[in-house]
Amino acid sequence: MTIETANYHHGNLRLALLDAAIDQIKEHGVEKLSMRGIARIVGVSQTAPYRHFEDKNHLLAEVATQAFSELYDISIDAVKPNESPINNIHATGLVYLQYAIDNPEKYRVIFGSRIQNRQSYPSMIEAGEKSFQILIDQVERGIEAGDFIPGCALILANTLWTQVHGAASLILDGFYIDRELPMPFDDFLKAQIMIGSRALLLNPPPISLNLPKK
Amino acid sequence: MTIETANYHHGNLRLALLDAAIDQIKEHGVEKLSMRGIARIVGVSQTAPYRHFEDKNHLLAEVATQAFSELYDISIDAVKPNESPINNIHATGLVYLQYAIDNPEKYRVIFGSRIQNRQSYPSMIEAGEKSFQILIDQVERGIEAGDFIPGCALILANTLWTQVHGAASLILDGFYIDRELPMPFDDFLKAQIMIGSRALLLNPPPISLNLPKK
DNA sequence: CTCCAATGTATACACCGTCAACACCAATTA
DNA sequence: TAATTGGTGTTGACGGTGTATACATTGGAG
Repeated sequence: MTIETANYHHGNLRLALLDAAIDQIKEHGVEKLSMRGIARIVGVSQTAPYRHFEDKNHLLAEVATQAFSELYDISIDAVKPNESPINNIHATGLVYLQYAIDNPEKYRVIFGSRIQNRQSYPSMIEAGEKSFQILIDQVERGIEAGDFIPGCALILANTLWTQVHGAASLILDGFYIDRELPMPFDDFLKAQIMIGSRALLLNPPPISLNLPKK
Repeated sequence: MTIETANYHHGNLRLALLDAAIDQIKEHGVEKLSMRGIARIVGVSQTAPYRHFEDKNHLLAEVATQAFSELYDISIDAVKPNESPINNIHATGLVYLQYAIDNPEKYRVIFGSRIQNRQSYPSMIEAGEKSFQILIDQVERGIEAGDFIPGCALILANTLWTQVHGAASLILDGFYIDRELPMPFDDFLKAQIMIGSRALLLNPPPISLNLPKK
């Protein structure tokens, strides 16, 4: 975002700290991230980070903003203008889940309760809204085409979001680690998205889950 | 669970600590819970809690187990044997969301990433599975009655769980605080549950969301 | 060239989780 | 009954944390 070129004493300590923070989060999780730790890694004094981030919360908000924007990038890539809304919704759902699975710790920064006072980071909120808007757009297309329940795209888009976010959370929190699934994990993800998105359809096609004994 | 009557030096310090912990969590959130803090409240030395809980994680797991069991109690109360599966599902969904809204910090203990190594607390896992089983039972009834998609109750029940858990998470994390909703919040919750559960129905009734201008 | 504001440092405070060594005491055993 | 034992609580310590405050440095604007 704000790319400030080589600076005073260190040469963009701000960016270096952010990178170190993301590194630590990826490697050891948000819980283990410490201001002193990233200062140590970058090789500055323990209070130097406070010249660039008001406090730990502000730093995390910045990380979250960045992650939101990654989520936006992969979501927008999954949407094809000539594809049907429901197919686009399936595709975004899948890449969204895959992002969460591939970047569990970043996803936790975004949605976990580590960050307090969300509403005081408008650029973070905005980055999130941008992703949500992708869903709304596709839902509106589906409504206009007469495929989806008419009336309120925001409510429907929200249903989709809660589904996919709920799935991501439960996966990351390990709720499927020991549970026996009746199909390979990837198929399970697809099935969840297929079934969940049926909720929007005015006349969903009859489907059945007759599973081969794994 | 293990009610050990008046004891040695303190007289059931274990329970007192657990109560203090839940109190603190309710009041100030999981993030602010500290072992030393609850020891101070109960009036014992800072290391006394370690005679009863191996570490903070074990204490939190115990709190989570308790919360899971509360969640079970209210869910089972919402299910009426003579009611249709879909209505029972609506009812459990609503009380589940209400529990999360009324006990945000406890809900966060259950599902947040504060607790590590979930799989090493089998009684906690079991308490969670018990609640999930309520959903599975209702879904099975719906499948048998020919109302729901046939094939695999576990997958369908899971869809419901992710929906309702996703909604709870987003609500607790404040994602609806500033967003303009097209209806009162309670109606919004009901609508989410109504729409989401349509996903299970073989032939969902046509509905429309023609909203009065709030 | 001087000075200022931005940047980095040293020090300190008040917390935290948890370990090790010790003190107490109710209940079992000799 | 007396000795012992194991569960319980305390003291003190170690190494960690976030962050406030006061000070030092320095690059670039005047």
